[in-house]
Amino acid sequence: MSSTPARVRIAPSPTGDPHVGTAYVALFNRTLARQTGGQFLLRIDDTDRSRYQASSEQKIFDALRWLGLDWDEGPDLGGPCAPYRQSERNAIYQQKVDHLLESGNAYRCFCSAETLAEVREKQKQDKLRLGYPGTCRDLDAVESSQRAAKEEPHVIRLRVPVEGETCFVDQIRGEIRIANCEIDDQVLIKTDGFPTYHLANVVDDIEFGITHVIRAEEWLISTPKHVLIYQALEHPLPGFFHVPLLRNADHSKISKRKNPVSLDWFREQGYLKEAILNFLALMGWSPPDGQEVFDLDRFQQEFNIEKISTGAPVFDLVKLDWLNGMHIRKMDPDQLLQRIDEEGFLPQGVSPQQAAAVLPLVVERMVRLAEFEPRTTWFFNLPEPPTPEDLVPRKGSPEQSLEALQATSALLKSDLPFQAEAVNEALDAMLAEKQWKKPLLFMPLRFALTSRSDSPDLIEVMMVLGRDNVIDRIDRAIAILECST
RNA sequence: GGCCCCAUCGUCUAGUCAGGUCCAGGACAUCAGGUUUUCAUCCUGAGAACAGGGGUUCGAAUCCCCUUGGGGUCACCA
Repeated sequence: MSSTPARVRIAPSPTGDPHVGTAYVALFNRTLARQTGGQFLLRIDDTDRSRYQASSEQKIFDALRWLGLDWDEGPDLGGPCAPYRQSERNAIYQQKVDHLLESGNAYRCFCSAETLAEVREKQKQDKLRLGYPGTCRDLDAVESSQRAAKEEPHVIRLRVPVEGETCFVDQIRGEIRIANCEIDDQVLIKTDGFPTYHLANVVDDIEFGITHVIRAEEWLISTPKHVLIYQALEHPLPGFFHVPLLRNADHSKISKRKNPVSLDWFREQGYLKEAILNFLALMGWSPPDGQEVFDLDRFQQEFNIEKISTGAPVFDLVKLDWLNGMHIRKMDPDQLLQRIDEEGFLPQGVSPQQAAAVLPLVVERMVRLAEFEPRTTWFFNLPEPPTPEDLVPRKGSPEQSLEALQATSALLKSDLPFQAEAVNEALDAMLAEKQWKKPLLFMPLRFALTSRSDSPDLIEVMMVLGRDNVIDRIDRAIAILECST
């Protein structure tokens, strides 16, 4: 495990709902920072003004904090490198790009976006390599300055060497080499004066003292451009770690068309943050001891960034469901109840005290917190009455169900103590005496009490409902059967 | 299409860097049993993979090459 403090960052773009991929990358970044006693920074990458959504930034903060992936420096927290919003750092990019212009590592390009689009079309038709044709690359310096002074619209491009190759080491994949002729003269500053990701990202990583760049694999191919910018700025390279991209079932890059990707969605469904983090950690990494259910603390102890696998993990909700159930059952009852409350899954008008009574009966059955309400409505409200068909089990008959329910009703109306053990024994005795099979009594009883085909243990259901309710519901079922025969 | 990355059960993966202990281990899912008043939990068991072909080697899932397949990327988006 690395012992030098890592300064790492994530740089989400405020263009929509908080993305599960952001949490995935944040998890690895933050964990490395915590392991090494370094810092985890949050930088808002809002240089694309056309896709910018004002509400998005706060949603990203909220989602990440909800997951427990808190940061040490960021737009809302401030820090020694403020500001942490790229749109507020334009002066710095300008200054750096002037430097690049002077050193000849960058040049102005006056080609219009339309012209370039046409060129690209032509290249596509002729099956040529797609890329900038280099029109303005060798423009006279004086002319270039004059045209810029006259405010002629232009972008600033990186001057990529024509020959040679650029290489770097990805700490997960090994050495990557790419011929420079394959690298386009990347736009550094757009016509609107804002930097592109490539420039802003490198300048900020240098300014922020970032030591490890941990990001998604989709950036791997543009890393040589970044390397060239680092070199032009005469700054040593950080460590690069490209983690695999989360995938749809068809193995394409995860997308909202084919998968739920909004962290808000997972929260609304009642997924626990513990389960989400656990699941994400398992995408590309596996615990040395094989124990797959774990929390953030243990992940921090065991995780090794260099052991992330290179394969492409399919995002499979089925396993998340299993993990969610495991974490629900691992949590202590008070904590779970509090969580259900906090996350807004307590049914309308129900107090935590009331919920505490039924919770133990349904924990073993809950996969997502949102199931709490449907699984417990029978307790908080009188359910819709069961149908006569509901009350007759497959191998039973209306007469048998009626007799069983009537006998149970009578038993409960007697002076029998209304306690789990006593009721259980009395029902067993009744079953034995009448020589009835258990399901013939319990299935009608289940529907009488809960109006569902699946429910918790019926003795427990009765105890929690109370004698009067139980008798009322059984009698209601008796009436239904009597009417139908 | 060019370039780059990747390749073990349906899915997540261990094993690959330091070749033999792997006729490949675990987990989810599936199926079959057990416990049981239903569902679930829990327990037991089963089926299920080294993409293909060449090398190197006494020996290859592990190293090399080719093929195939998948993905990413080729924006004045990130």
